Amino acid sequence: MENARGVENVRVRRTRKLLREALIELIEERGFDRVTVGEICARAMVSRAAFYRNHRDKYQLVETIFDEAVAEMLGAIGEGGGADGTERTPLQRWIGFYEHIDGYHRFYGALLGRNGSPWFADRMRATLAGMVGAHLPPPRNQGPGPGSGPDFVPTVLAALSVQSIAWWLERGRPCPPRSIAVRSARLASAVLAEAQSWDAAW
Amino acid sequence: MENARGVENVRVRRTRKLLREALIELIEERGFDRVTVGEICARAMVSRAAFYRNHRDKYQLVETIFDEAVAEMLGAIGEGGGADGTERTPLQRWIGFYEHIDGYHRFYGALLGRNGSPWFADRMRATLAGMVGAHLPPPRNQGPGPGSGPDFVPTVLAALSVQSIAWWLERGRPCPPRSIAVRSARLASAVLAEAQSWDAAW
Amino acid sequence: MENARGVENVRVRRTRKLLREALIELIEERGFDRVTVGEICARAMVSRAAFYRNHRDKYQLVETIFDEAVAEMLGAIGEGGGADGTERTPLQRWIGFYEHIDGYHRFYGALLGRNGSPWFADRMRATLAGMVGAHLPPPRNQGPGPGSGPDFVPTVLAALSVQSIAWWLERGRPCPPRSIAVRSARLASAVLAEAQSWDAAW
Amino acid sequence: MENARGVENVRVRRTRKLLREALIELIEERGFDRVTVGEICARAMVSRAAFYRNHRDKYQLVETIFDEAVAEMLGAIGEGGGADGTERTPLQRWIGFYEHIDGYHRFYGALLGRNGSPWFADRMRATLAGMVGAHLPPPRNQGPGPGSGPDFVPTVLAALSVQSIAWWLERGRPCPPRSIAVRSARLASAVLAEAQSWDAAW
DNA sequence: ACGTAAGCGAGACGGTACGTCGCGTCTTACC
DNA sequence: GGTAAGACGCGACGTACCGTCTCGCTTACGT
Repeated sequence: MENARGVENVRVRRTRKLLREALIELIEERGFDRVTVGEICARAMVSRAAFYRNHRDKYQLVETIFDEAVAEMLGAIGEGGGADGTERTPLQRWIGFYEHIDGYHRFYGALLGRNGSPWFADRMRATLAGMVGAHLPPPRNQGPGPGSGPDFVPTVLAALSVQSIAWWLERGRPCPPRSIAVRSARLASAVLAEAQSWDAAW
Repeated sequence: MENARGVENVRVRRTRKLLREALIELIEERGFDRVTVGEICARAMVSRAAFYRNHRDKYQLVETIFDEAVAEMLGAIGEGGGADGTERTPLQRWIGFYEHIDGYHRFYGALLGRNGSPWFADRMRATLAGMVGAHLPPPRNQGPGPGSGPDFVPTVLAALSVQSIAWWLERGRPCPPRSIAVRSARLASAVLAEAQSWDAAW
Repeated sequence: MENARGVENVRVRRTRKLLREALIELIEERGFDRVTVGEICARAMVSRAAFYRNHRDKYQLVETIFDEAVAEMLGAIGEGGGADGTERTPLQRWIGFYEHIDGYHRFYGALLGRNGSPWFADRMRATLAGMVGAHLPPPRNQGPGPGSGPDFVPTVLAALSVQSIAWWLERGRPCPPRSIAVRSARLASAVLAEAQSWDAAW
Repeated sequence: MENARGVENVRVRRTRKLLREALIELIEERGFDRVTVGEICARAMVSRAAFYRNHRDKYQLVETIFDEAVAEMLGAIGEGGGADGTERTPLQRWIGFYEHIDGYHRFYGALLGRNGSPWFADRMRATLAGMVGAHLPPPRNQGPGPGSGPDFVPTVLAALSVQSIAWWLERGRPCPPRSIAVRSARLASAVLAEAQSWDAAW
């Protein structure tokens, strides 16, 4: 699969590329759940054996694509700061995030849209919750009490974000990414503010 | 299927009851996706043929249970007002809703929890969005403009609610339904207020 | 099923009659093997339960019809002699037999024809072999030797007869029963004569 | 299914062989009609899917075996003449035919015997009638008249032969194939002579 | 003539077998 | 020596009939 210099074989890369594209096309046409491995291979003009050589199953293929996309996005957003050394504001992050979605809109649209897979939405929610949680100040009331637990808010925020994205993509991106990013960020802020008022109160 | 008096046969009711219970048990144990029709029947001590006589497949069985539960809840919440004729406040509705979830916590927990089916969460989100949308004042900006469309907010609110419920059930209902209901209602209000400020501004 | 006088209920008789007719119609249309009990009942406008109250299965229904027809034929042919006390000649028997077939031609045609049931042909062959055997002089060589056994000739003759009948019915009875009867009788005689010449020789 | 050189895969051949043998064993034990595809596979230690990959159903499997056996026999009998260029006599053909039956006696015995399938007997009858008809001089009376039609005699002869074979196999081949072949040939000749005397007379 | 037991229609039930589909693995003939 | 073609084992699917079983209804019989 890799040669001595860590560079993957040309054919392997071609196979993977074909499979990815075939998968996305098919999801757009018939929905993730109704796509079979056989169909993907037929579309990609690749043998089934080749598919299984490269991926465990269609879920793992999707995850691979997703993970790489996320990694690329995190690099672009610049987790540790902007290129000029200044921290990015949360809103900048939101916008960067939606621009990433925009760039991969066929992929996300296929998987989150009407024909998408709730399973992937779940996966994405979990990823986002992790990212949101890492950027949140730890809630003050960690004790028992009536607190909602430390992960309630991130979880809910992730759901809110994913749903916003799904809504946006399902309607063919009716406004620029910047626009929907602002909207989402505001809703998220509202939720966050409300939640932090509890911490203060209790 | 029904008698002249509209009363279903005893055997039919027994079969359906056994199948429902078996399904819920199995989802709790192994997750919806990993449950097969054959297992449901074995657990319910009912033949596979009997299953297919009563339900198209396991999805339709779940939907049936869900639809009946929702109908029951709507009756209980009293869509049109309380028994004393007074309108119920939104908060009362939220609480009624969470009490319903509490009553069916095994069912919802099984389907929304870690072992649940994202497919069902999707279904539930759609149902909630419909209910939320019906109770929302129509947004003022129907024109083209940069508006988010009339269903953006209900969709997002539904996602927020479902995620709250999932979170609550997954952790074994760490607080009384009333408590989580209040919390969810506040988050929802915050979102709503923010969204309506857009209408005012734009 | 029967009352004190051994007379069956009117409804029972009606049910049976309807079922018989429905069965024959259906065999003609689609062949015995492809007819289901449910279809018979639908055609007869009789409930499945009623069918099973009267017959074990479709095979037993056919056998009943056949057995009654055979009994009637045997009575008509007059196994013990003609009405005038004189023995019937074998040829007269053959003719009587084919006239019986002619009378029930829809039934036999349906069951022996292209759409018929090989199973029934088998049954009929066995019945005929028994009848033929009873009228045959016992072969002389019963000892071991190279003899063909006492039932070889009856078996073969029965097969020959059944096939003649099947041929005749399948082509819509292209000649009067008397005519085909003579032909069959001659072939049978030829076979018989040849077989008896063995007995003489060995 | 086939290679470029028309050679089937080893596994395919193994699977088919196992299935054939399992089928014949099971027919001998329990009769064709009472054998299920599942049992055949269990006995052959082959998956049900593999069965259906190779054969439409159990009927088609039997037909395949039969057709190949017949083809082999026709090759062996030498339809066009003996190896030395001389025409084979009809009796030689009969003997060759019964020797073929003898060679496959397990197969034919299972399918024609008491536990056999009348359906197969029918199939065999049809095949034989075709072969007999091809070797028969066309009857002289083709006109309307009371003629029996050109296929009456072949049909009847085929029935006679099949029944002879069935009788012979059912009793465990009580005499050598040559012996029963002679007997059958004589009966057939008698029938043929009688039938041709009609042509002469009419 | 009329009450009643029987036969009836409707249809669910447990079962068995079917033929299909898709998975992920494994083999083989070719290039 | 690696790859595509494709068979294989496995397991679930949804369907079709089977023969059995309630369950009310209704109807012909026999007193």
